[in-house]
Amino acid sequence: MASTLKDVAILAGVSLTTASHCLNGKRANEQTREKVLAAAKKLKYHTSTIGRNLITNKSNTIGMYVLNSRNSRDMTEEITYYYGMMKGALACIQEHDYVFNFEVINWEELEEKNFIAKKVYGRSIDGMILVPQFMYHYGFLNLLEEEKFPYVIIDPKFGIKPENSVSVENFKGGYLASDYLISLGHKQIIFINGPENHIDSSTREQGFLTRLLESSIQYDRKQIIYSDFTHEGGYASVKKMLADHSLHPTALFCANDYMASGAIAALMEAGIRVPGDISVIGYDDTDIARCIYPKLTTIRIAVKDLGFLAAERVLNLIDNKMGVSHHEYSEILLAPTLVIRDSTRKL
Amino acid sequence: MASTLKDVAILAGVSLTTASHCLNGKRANEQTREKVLAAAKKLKYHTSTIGRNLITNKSNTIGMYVLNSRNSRDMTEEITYYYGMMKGALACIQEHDYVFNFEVINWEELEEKNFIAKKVYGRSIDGMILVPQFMYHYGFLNLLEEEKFPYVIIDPKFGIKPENSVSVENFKGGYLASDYLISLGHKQIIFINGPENHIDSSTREQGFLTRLLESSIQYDRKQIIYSDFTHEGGYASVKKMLADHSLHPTALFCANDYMASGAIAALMEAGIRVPGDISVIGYDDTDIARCIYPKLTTIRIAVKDLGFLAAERVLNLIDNKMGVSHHEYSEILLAPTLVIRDSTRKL
DNA sequence: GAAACCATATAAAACGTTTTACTCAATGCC
DNA sequence: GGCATTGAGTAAAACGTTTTATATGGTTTC
Repeated sequence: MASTLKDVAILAGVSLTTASHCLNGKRANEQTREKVLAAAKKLKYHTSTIGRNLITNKSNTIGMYVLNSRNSRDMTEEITYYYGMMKGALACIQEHDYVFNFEVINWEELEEKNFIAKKVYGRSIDGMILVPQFMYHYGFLNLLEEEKFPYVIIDPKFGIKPENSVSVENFKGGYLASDYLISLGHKQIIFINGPENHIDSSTREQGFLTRLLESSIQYDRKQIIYSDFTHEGGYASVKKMLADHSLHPTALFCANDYMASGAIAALMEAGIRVPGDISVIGYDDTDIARCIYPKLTTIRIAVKDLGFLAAERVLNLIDNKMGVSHHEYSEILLAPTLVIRDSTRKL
Repeated sequence: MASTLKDVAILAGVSLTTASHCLNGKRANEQTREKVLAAAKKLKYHTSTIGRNLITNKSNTIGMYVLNSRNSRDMTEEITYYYGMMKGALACIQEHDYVFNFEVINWEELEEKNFIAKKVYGRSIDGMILVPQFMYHYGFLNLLEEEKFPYVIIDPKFGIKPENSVSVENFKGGYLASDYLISLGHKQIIFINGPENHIDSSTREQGFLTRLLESSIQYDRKQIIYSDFTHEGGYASVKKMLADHSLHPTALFCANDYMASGAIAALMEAGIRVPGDISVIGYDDTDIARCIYPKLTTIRIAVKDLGFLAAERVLNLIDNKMGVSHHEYSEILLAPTLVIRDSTRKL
C-alpha cells in the first residue's frame, strides 16, 4: 500500500500542512524540513497525482489525438509522419513535467463516443493537440471555443484562429518542388498527388501549379494523378501514366515519399532509369527517402519541430488561461525545405 | 466552468447519491433516472475522472514506455517498430475504455528522475508496458515486484516471470532466415547483426547459427558483422565486407530491414545485382521492405499483435489484482514468419 | 395489526492533496 | 515597554466523486 502525506506527517511528528509545505519547498524550518524529507524517504512517499489534481484542478496532462477515418484502411503510411510529430510533442511536454496522453481515433468514434467532450469535461487533460488527416467537418471546434479549452490543431485551414494553428506551408512545399524541377530544365512534369479531400493535397497542388504558371508552362489537368499516399498507389499511378502514350514526362513529383518509392519501382520494372530517363522528387523526407535506391530528392518537413511547437503553443495557452503569464501569439507556419539527393538530374 | 455532480443533483432536485446512482446505472426509480439524465444533458455534465479516480483508487490508465539510451543517437529506425507496437496496445486499451499514457524515456533519466517510482507511487497509472531496447540492468523490476504492480515487459530475457513477459521468438526468426537461405542452396552467408548488447541481436544470432550447424555448414565468426540497425550501418558493413577478399558470400542476412536497405544500396553501387549475384534477407517487415527495389524478403514480426497482447496481459494482471476475475497465465511468445519477396533466389 | 420486507432516497464519510485563515512566539523598531 | 512584523506551525475547508450506513414510506406476510 502506497503511503500518504498523512503517514509522512505522523512519522515526522508534524501536521499535514507542514509536511506538504516542506515537500513543496514552501516556508519551513530547516530542521523540520529534514525530518519530513527523511520520513518521506523512509516511507517511499510520492505525491499522489490524483489527490493533487483534484485540489489544483489541473491534470498536468496534454493530449495528442491523431484523427483517422474508419473508412480509410489502416495506413502504415501514416507511421513515420505521426510518430515523429509525437516525439517532438513528447519532448516538449516532458521538459515541462507534463504527462502525455496519445491516442489515434476515428472521426466516426469521435462523435459516437463523445470523445472530445469527455476529454474536456472529464478534466483529464489540460490541453490538446489535434492532428486531422482529412478535411471533415470540425464540429468539435465549437465546443473547444465555447469552453475556452486550450487546443492546437495541426492544420492551416482557413477559419482556425492563428493562436490555435500550427502547420506547414504546404503551398511552399509544392512550389519548391516544381521550382527545383524547372530549374533543372524540366517542363513535362507529372504530379502524383494524394486523395483530393486530403488536408495537405490541395495546397501542395496550388503551390506546384503556381510555379508552373510563373514560367508560363502549359499544364493539363490530366497531368495530375490522384492517388492515396501509399507505395502501391504510386506504383499504380505510374503504370497508368505509362499506359497513356500522350504523356512524355521527364520528371515526376510525388506528394509523399511512399508514392515516390512505388513510382520508382514501377519505372525500374519498365526499364526506365531514375534519374537517367525520368527524375523523381518526393515529399516529407521520411526514412523511405534515405533507404531507397537511388536516394530520393524530397521536400523535408520538420515533423518533430511541428510537434514540439504545437506542444509549446498548447502549454502557452494553458499558462495564459491560468493567468500564470502572458504570451502573445502569431500563427506558426513551418517552411519546408528542399533536400537534394540522387533521384533528380539536369535535363 | 464545467458542471459537477452536485449541480446535476440540484437541478434534478435529488441528492448527490441518487444522481450518482442514476448515472451509473445502479438502483433507481425510472422517473428519477430520467430527471437526472435530463439535468445532466442540460448541464453538459461529464464525470470528472479525477474525482472518480480519487475515490475508486484507480486511474483507468495504462502506461507504455519505450526505453531509450541517451548515448544511442536518436534513431529514426525505432519508429516503425514501436509505432506499430503502440498502435496495437492502444487498440486493446481503447477497447477496454482505458486511457493511454505513452512515453519514450532514456535509461539514464529513468533513474535520475525516479521515473518508475513516480508512476507507481503517484498512482497515475494502473499498469505499465515496458519496451526496453538494450540489455541494461533491470533494477526497477524489484520495485514493481515488491509493490505487486501490474506490468509487462516486452523482452524474453531469462528471469522475468512468464506472466510478465510478452515477446518474440527471436531465436526462431534467425533460424527461419538461415533455413530459407540454406533451402535455396546458399552456404556462404554473411550475417549483418545489430549491436552486440542489443536485446534482440544475440538470440537472432543463436537461431541463425543453430540452423547452420544442423547442416554442418562451416561458419567463421568473421562472417558476422556487428552494426547498428541503421541504413548507413548496413551500407558501411557491406563496404567492409566487399573490402575483405577472403569472403565470397552468395547471401546476406541482415538483422533488420533498414540495414538490408543500406546493404542493397552498397551492392547496387558496386554493380552487384540483387538477387542475381547476392540474395538479401531482412528482418521485421517494416514499410522499408515493401518500398525498396527489389522488394525485400524478410522475417515478419507481428508488432501490432505484440502490443495488443501486452496490453491485454496488463489488463488481466490488473483484473486479478483487483479480484475482479481470475486469469491463468503462460508466457506469450510470438512466432515470426517468413515473407518471401524479390530479394532472394535459388542458387 | 404487528412484523418483516422491499424499493427508493439520502446524509455523511471517505479518498489524498493544497490552500486559506488562524495561532503563537520570537524578533525588530521607536 | 508597547507595537508591529516575521517565522513557523496548524486546523479546517475544499476539490468531485463513490460508497456505506441509515431513513422513509409502502407493501406483503402471518
